[in-house]
Amino acid sequence: MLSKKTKYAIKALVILGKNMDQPPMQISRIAETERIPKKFLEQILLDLRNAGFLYSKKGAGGGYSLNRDPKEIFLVSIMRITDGPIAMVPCASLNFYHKCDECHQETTCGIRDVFVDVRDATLKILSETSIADIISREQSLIHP
Amino acid sequence: MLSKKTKYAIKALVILGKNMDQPPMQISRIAETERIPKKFLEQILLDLRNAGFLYSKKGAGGGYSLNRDPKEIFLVSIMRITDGPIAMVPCASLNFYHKCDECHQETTCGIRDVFVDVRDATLKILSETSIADIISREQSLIHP
DNA sequence: TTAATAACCGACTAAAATAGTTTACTCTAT
DNA sequence: ATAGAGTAAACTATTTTAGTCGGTTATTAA
Repeated sequence: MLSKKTKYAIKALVILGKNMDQPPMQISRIAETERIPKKFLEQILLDLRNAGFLYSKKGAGGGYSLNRDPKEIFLVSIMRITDGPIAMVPCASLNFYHKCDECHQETTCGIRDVFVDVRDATLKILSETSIADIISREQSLIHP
Repeated sequence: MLSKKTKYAIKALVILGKNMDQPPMQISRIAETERIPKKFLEQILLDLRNAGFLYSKKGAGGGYSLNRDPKEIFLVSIMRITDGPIAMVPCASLNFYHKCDECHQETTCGIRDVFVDVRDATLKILSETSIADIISREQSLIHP
């Protein structure tokens, strides 16, 4: 399951993606708009900022804005920051690999073999879908 | 992430799939072979039995065996018993649908839209892969 | 230069999910 | 009868998730 953290992250990035040419937006405003607990959102935005996705400015008139083109922010990158691995088993993870506790013979494990395929299928979609795509999908759903 | 429960379930079914023409195998034997805590495995096998995948027999000489062809037991069915939904968001689940807490406009949600695609890609693999496939994949990995 | 605004940061807490364990019971073969 | 083996519910411990709390630092405007 996708964590709330990840959902909140995507929602915040979508809002900021729609705010590209305006002055930075405050955490409190994003939190109100999407009904996200403010202090929790602070943590999340900070993680995204430290990962280089967001620009932030302190003080009056400060806030957050995207640090790059929404077309270049892909779901896979966000999820790796907020949830960690994409694969459903650690031994099939590209960026967060580690051995499964239970596993004795990793190289000949049929479960791993299948879940490498699942990972690849998931990864294909998540690494092709950007914040800009989410925004345009929502437009298409509103005006079919 | 795949739960240990699901991994144990698959491993147990694989063992029983290799034991098709022999007398039923005891929980304790499966537990020892795969180093699964016995009492935990009991719960899991019971769930699989109640779902119709296993035949069980009590008393001396009793144990478990598969109730159907390993070619007809698919990962998707096992996972739905042990872990529940396949989709990463409840609103995209076919068998365990419910609304996301956070979501206000489900029909126009871009996140849902993407994760329906992810679900379909995952589902395709998991509903095509059987216990027999896992066994033959392991054979191929051992003898390339 | 002080007050207000808003992000930054670390530590703490509550609730839920996961991974078991305990205890007792039921059925079956010998 | 009794020993072997599955059935069942309830309980417990650990880990993860989803927050909260209290304060600090940087920036702007009065």
